[in-house]
Amino acid sequence: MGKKRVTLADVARLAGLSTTAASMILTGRPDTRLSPEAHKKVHDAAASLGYRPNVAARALRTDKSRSIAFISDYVATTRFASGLIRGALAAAEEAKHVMLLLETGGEPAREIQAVEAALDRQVDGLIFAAMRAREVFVPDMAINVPVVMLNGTSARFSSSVLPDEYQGGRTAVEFLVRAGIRDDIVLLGHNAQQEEGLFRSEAISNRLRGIRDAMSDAGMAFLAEVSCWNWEPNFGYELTRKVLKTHRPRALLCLNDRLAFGAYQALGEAGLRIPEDIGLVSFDNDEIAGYLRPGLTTIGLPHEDMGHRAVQRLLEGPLTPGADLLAMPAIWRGSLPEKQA
Amino acid sequence: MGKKRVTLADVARLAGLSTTAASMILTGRPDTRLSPEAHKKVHDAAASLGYRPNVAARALRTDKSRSIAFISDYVATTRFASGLIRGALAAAEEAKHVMLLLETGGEPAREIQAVEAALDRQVDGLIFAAMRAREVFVPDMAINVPVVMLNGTSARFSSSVLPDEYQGGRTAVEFLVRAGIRDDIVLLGHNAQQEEGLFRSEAISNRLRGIRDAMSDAGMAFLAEVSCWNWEPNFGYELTRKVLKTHRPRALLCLNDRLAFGAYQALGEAGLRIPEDIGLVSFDNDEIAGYLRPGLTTIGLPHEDMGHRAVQRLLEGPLTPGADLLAMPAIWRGSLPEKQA
DNA sequence: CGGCTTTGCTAAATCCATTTAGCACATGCT
DNA sequence: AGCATGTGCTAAATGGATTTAGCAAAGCCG
Repeated sequence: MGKKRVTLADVARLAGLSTTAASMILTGRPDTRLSPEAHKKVHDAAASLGYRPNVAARALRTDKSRSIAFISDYVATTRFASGLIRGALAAAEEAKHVMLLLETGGEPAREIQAVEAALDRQVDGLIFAAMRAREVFVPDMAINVPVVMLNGTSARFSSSVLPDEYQGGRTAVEFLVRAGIRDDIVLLGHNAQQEEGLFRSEAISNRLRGIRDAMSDAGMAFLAEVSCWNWEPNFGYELTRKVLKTHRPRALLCLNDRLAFGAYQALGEAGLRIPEDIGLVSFDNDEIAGYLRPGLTTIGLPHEDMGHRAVQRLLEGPLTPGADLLAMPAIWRGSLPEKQA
Repeated sequence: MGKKRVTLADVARLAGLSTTAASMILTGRPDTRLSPEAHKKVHDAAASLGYRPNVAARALRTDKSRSIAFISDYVATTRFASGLIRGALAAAEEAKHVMLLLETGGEPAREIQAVEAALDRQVDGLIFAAMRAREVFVPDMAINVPVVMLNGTSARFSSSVLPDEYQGGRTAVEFLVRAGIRDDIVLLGHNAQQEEGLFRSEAISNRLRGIRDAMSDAGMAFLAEVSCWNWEPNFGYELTRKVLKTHRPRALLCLNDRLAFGAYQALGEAGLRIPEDIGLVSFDNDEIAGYLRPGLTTIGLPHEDMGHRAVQRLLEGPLTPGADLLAMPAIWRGSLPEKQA
């Protein structure tokens, strides 16, 4: 089976024309003066031979490879990562591009390697995605292709795609109001006293700003705010137990679903019913949110949209600067009461 | 900033040698007769110019692009997918390759497109990964690069990497024995009567074979077997409630963690304590398994190992046929009692 | 010293598609 | 008829590496 690939020269030969003609016709040049018969002959020849252009050869000449690189600090962690990747992949496919995936672990050395590997392959653009960090992590190299930041920002590259955390924060509060809960709400995961000090990230600070603005707009205030440094279920569990010792909240506003999951466990042990005795709203729309009983009402992250949008921006004409804020989908499930006061 | 890329010719010029010499030296040819001084001059020149070879040009000549394609039916679904991807990515990076990621949704048309897109870019190998299906889904095209099947099998390409489900099944039973539970075990998720009819997949049938073999080896038998067509938490919940109406099991052997999660919810409502009143073992080591209280003892899938191994096989010398069965990691958490009889 | 080998290096071909420059012929105009 | 213009197409250069074939000088031998 030593049959080589079909080249443009083969097509041209079969069509009885030059490779120039074949190339112009197949790439669909507009201004060409080649006859309709020539077009037909070339297309027929290409079809009958099953011709596929060699992308490497084309890239060599045109400096366009119809491929982009998705450079991420982490790939495996959450559904968030795969959502971004999937959205990006879909947009790339729509634009007939392929996507290189590269993971850096947030390590500068690997970041540099990743960028070099991508640039060596003549990619047409770079997506820098952040799962954990938010700021400054683009290696300081000569990058002469468009770059879009995804779920992160950079001083050097201002084009970015981010979730609209501020609006998301507001929505969470609006959900509480819609459920008729205006008092005795505990904020789980953050503490105003510490807000100045350890900042989680700009994203979370926007989320909190949205929450606080919506609260004060509605004339509401938290019953309490409790904080922990790690937003995992067992922290949510412990925090909730601690809260229940001194307070009797009507609702918990959790800063992510894993905290809320821990809260469910503690509330279940305490014999409190959701949502009759206590309501919950949360953020992220993790997989578990749908698994809980009752389902967890949560403000999700628009993973796929974000990935999709980032690639779209990268590939659609000239790159516009500035951030693109994508709406966070609000998912109403059973953890907030339907109406009532 | 119109500075072009540094080419090999630039390096050769600076070194005062021919591109031939520069190429041979930089690619580290063994049999060359070039002098040590020439080596030094070329390396110095390359370093000082920051030379990076143009992969497209090299690929054109050598038909090797130092890149592989990871073609998957689904990317976003589970942690399983991202684990495979991550492992593959790591192995690719170790071998100084980059990885194209392509998603097909299991649709033949997209599969063909994906393979073509990959082949057009001169990839050095293909990974076909399956998240849902197990069999036959490789488009029938002329593929003249190595192919490794990941988490799936194909009649055309026998090289595959799979979890050792049989041994995993045995381990689950051994865990029950180790916990001192030999009787009153309910199998959740499958039913012997239906085994012939609706087959989940070869993977699951192997898992079940391992379970049944280990049971009969130990002279044990199930108290009951209950089945459902969808392994999601709410089915585990309903199934468990139904079981509890008629049986009082000492342990639940769940065929995946999401079923087990639903079982936790039903057991909690029934006031049964885990593991004192009832123990659980399960499969997959989903994210939730670690979040549950107590933690869920489960036989995990070796995601990252599998991805890693697949790429290793793809890139290490000639491709050997046959399946590579990878051990499923057994994770002992609190859902089985520590000893006791 | 002439012929053979070895050493150290290079010219040129090659991979495949794109693109520039331009040829040969036909047509139109005066 | 003579010249400009238009039409339909192609030869050759180009991009950046690898690789084949082989040249010139030096060393060795008898």
